[in-house]
Amino acid sequence: MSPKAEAPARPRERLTRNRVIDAALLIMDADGIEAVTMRRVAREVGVEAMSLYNHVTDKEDLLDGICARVMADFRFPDEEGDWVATTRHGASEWRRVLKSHPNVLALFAERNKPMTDLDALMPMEFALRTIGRAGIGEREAVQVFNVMGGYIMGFVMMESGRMFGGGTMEKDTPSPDQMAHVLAAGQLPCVAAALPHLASCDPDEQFAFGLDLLLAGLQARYGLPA
Amino acid sequence: MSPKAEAPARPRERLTRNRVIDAALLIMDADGIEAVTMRRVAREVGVEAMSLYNHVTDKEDLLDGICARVMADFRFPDEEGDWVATTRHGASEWRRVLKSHPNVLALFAERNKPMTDLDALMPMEFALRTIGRAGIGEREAVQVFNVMGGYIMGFVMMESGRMFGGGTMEKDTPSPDQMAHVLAAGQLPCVAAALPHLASCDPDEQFAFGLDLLLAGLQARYGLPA
DNA sequence: GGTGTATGCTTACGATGTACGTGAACATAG
DNA sequence: CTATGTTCACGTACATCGTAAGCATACACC
Repeated sequence: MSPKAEAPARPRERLTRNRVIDAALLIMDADGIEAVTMRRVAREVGVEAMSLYNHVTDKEDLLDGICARVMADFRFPDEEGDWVATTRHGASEWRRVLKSHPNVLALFAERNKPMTDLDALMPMEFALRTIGRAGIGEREAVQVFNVMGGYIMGFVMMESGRMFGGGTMEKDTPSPDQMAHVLAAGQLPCVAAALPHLASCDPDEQFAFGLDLLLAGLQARYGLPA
Repeated sequence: MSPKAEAPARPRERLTRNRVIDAALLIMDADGIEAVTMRRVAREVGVEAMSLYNHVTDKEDLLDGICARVMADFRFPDEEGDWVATTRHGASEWRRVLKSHPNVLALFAERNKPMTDLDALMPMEFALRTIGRAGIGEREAVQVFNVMGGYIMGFVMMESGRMFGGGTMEKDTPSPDQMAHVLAAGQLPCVAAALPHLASCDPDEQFAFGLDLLLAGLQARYGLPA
């Protein structure tokens, strides 16, 4: 029974950068971005805080790892059909990835450096390739990429952040603080009229609506798909 | 010379919620979001940290105040012309506001509650009113609002955050770390081809490009302006 | 004058990121 | 086999963060 006699083989399995980042992502999804603490992550992987620094240089590095990790979740649609269909699938997939880790958008927003990880850039490669299949030149392809990417990220930000009411307007929270008071003052009639629709509109439908607007515009400008 | 004998009248002018928030916004614009510290804000307004709590309940409240303050910077365009022109001006103005405080987007992203301040909601009121002028019904107006708002916020996020390279590709930083290495590996040919355009494209032009796509789609769907 | 209400200051506490030093497990050379 | 160098986890320590609590000061109104 002496703990030294029989070597416990590998009492705890070796820590890994991936294990650290996975734990951090799990914490962020569950308890928000401010819950991602070196001590908390360490506890989650069964280790002391300082041990994490053997696998990440910084907390900054850890957060970068989370970003790359999320981008790696992107599942590439097949590229069989026309570019419009592929674009639609790619856009939906990007939205799915962002929505499945709702707090990662804040990370993206506060991180002012571009991604360098291969996994993180492959969705961009996919997008540019698909846009190129529409017969759009390299320079315009960049424009289209920024426009579509911006639309997707912004839309998810609005739908998950609920900056302008709507998400929090469940019936158990009929008047979030001063909002109702401001509305009752008679100003903001359009906002007041829009509130019930904010709560009831189907996000999927809205997303497709705007996406179709952009795609229709592109098709009109660059010709119909083959 | 006794400091008590001659009352210095008003040696420091009274602190105000607005003064606190203004200072915080200034710090955030200058040194980033993580530099906004209670102690730092206090020092900037010439006061000790705890004195701020007479004017804001939390740091949370302070950040909310920054958000509202930024929204209040919105300068409403005149609503003389047709709704398309008004929409274009409103969108550009919103982008201007967001770009003039580049770090506020991260604040918006990590704040999961809707705005309740009257000043913060007036741009939304303006947008909904303008959309309504196009003859779009209340329900669809909400969709259009979300689509346009998402596009604007997402576009600014991509152009100021530079998530996908481009901004940081100035000539003094030709290869940000591993990026060049990854590209040289031969994968990501489309990204490699796009990089020079990322750096050279005019953001204003790109923004108008996507905005026109959306507006053209709306006009096609809802009829031409009066 | 006295008195109450704002408002600012000081001290203090727990949590955070991380610099630094120690020690155990393992690989390889002699 | 021992000796030695590398890797990795641990523990301690410190500056800085948000903020709770108590005290001090100044002004409004009687």
